[in-house]
Amino acid sequence: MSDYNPKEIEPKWQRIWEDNNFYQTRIDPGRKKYYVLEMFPYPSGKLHMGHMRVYSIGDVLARFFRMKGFNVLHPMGWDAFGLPAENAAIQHKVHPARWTDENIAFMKKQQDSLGLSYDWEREVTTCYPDYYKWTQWLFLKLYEMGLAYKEKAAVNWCSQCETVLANEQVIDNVCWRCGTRVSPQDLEQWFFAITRYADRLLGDLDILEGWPERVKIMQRNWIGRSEGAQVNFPVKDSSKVINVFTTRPDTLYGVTYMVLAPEHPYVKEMVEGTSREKEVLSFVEEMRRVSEIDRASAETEKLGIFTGAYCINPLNGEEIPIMVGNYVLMSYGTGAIMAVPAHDQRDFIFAKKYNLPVKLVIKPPDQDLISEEMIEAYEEPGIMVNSGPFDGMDSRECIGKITAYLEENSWGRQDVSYRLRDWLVSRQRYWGAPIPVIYCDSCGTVPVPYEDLPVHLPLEVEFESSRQSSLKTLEEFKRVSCPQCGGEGQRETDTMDTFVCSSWYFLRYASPFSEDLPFEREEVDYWLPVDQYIGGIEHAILHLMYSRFFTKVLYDAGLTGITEPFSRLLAQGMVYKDGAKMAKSKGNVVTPDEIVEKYGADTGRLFILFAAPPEKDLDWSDKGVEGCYRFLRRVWRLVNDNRDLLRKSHQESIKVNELNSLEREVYQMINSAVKRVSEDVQERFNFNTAISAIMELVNSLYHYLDKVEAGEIKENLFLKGANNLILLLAPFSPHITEELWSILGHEESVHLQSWPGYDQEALKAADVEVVVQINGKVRDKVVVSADSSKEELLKTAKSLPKIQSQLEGKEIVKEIIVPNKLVNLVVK
RNA sequence: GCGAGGAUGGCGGAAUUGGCAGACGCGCUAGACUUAGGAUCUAGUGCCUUUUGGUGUGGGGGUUCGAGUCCCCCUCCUCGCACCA
Repeated sequence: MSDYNPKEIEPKWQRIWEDNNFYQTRIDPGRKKYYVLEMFPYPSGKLHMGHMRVYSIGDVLARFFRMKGFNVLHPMGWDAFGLPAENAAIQHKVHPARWTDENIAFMKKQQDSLGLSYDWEREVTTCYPDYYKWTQWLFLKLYEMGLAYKEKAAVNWCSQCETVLANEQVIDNVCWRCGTRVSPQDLEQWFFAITRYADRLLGDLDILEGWPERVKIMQRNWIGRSEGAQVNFPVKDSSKVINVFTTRPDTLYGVTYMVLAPEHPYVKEMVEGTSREKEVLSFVEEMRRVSEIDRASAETEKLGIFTGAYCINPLNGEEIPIMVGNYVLMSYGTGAIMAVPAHDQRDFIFAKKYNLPVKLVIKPPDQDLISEEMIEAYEEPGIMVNSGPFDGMDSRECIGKITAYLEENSWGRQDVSYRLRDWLVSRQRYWGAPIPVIYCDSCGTVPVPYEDLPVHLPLEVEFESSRQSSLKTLEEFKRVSCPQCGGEGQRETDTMDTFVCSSWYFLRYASPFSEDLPFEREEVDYWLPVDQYIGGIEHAILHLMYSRFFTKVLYDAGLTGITEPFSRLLAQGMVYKDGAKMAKSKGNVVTPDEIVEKYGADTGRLFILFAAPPEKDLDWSDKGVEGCYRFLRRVWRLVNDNRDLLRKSHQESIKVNELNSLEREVYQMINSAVKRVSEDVQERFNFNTAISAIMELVNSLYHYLDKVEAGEIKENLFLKGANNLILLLAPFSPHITEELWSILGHEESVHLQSWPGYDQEALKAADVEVVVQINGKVRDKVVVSADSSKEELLKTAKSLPKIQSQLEGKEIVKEIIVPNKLVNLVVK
């Protein structure tokens, strides 16, 4: 008999699958569809274990649901624009396009060596004109809908990457990609108006039942919706009115000063020509040098300065000083706040520092507070004091009452504010999809007409001297005639954030050949939404929120009928080794290539799926891999060493009542394995326990062969066991199962077989072991026939010698009998 | 500080409805086969104890005939958020 040799059989079957277009997918309205998708990779060069893990999970689902009779869409592609390609160009003098293409070719080969069942016909590559044409088309669509706009704003600049970044792409004040600290710059940039979708992005999280709670919470936090009121404070001796947003209208009588953000336009106007002008403006300049994200940090010391101006509290007519402070941000709310030091800790700290008054307007229900003696703000609800007509009322009630009071007097109105900012999408980089816009001296900003797309990214560019985008200096790219007046125009030289490209690729997979539109409505209607999306938690906000936004925009544009792209989301855990994330610097890297080379893809996949549930972090263990290899060899021998026997037997129909107890045990195991694997894969995604059930089946079959007399083997039973074993293992380890299936004489691929069913009756054992407890402690066990009555059980239990001796001299006060499980006697 | 998740043998992890804690795998121990084995097979393996038995799911309390599972308090770990008015 030949040994298990994955190096030989794996490439063999991969070729056969490919030659026969095995995984090609077509719309079939007669069948239920299942769209399983793994986040497409950036073609960085080589696959790592994180990739192997996410693809293994996706491939199990794809293969499982295919066998279950679903029409499965399982595509793959490349998130191919991005900075690393450009950096490689500068460092190694290789064109980003070539670098990217070579990486794709290499990684695709690696993916194929893992036996992944992709429909490669649908492959998308975001840096190819036939894809980015449609990214540009979608940009124009957003522009047309008023959702894309250009604006000067203080934005995050990464000096290392030489480009601006969206807020989501700045983590703890540093660039998410290179770790450089970002700095603020006032630049004119393109934005997508994602804030207009804030409420829908927030509200629809509730219908995403298949999403992990933590991802939804992260998105909720990011959107940061707060309810409150806008209040107008007239400036004394001026026609100006300062508008503030507050979530605590109940504290309005406690306002003792106002704070404007340094960028607030009133600051300059109010101090102009006054004695305080110089001092205030130099303070403002100083504050603006610090990035907004730095300023927004709780650790930053609160700094401020008095403008010299006052405004009037509309509720009680009090005059209150107007300050400028670093802790107020222009981009949130109205860029101005009312300060209530008695009831807001930030205001309290600031007030103490600058000797501003503290005025108590809410007192705790059970004690009195004195403003002058407070050492921190009282932020809890309580009883209103010093608040005119509202005195004595519950502060919680007054939130609504005072808001209504404001509205009655036109002093303000109810309002909602978000933490979410618009998505900054322009990048000062070369390797991205050009923004399809032309600037014309007479017509202004003119979108490139749809029929002129794509705006080709020129490939003939230099990467020698600077890291600056080569588009900026490329005259033949920049110079263009205006599509409206025909006069001289200039192309936009910024490209789009790569997250724009990845915000709609899952739609293109459904309709990859569409030539008139980014995708055909009919095809998208059939395939979408994605039934199961799988990827890393690092995209909890970034990619996943952008994609949700795009999906809603496209719905509004009438291009799709779905409002959410991903019905279910699996955030897979990371791969660790020796307690640390795999990293070159730590020297603990194991690559998919090594594993395939040494053990084969089937072993690697099996280990990755067996070692931990998919959403948990996985500890790499070389010994564990060995164990899986050992298991597959065990499977191999089980089938191969008995191939003659198995091939001889042509039918597996089994008469259950003719089985002896040893055979019945095997039969029960065969059926329970099918049940457990089916449920673990389909309902719980617990591949680790599914695999352990398969291992138990193998152990049971070996046990049977060991116990049964030679020549007494019940052939149809053993055949059923072997067949089911191969079928159950097929989604996990597709090559070995294909080989064994063919060894058993089957002509059609194992991956085209139906998923096995099970005999519900067979799950019940003829005999069950019942535990006998006294006072909840196990004292004995007894085997009885299944479904024995309570009376019989009790009688049997009491008759056991061990139990009888324990019962001696005791009185039974209670008898608990759980059929097929236990008897518990409570004694005194 | 707020929010979410978690803590089970030497290790990775099971226990789906409150009903035998530790499935499955790794490791380890003993044995078989063998020139040899880091191949394979068999048996064992939570801890303490001499069998008997006792004890055991981060710690403390509670509910229950019965708790890893439910309730209360505490400790620690991981992740996310945190000057957002």
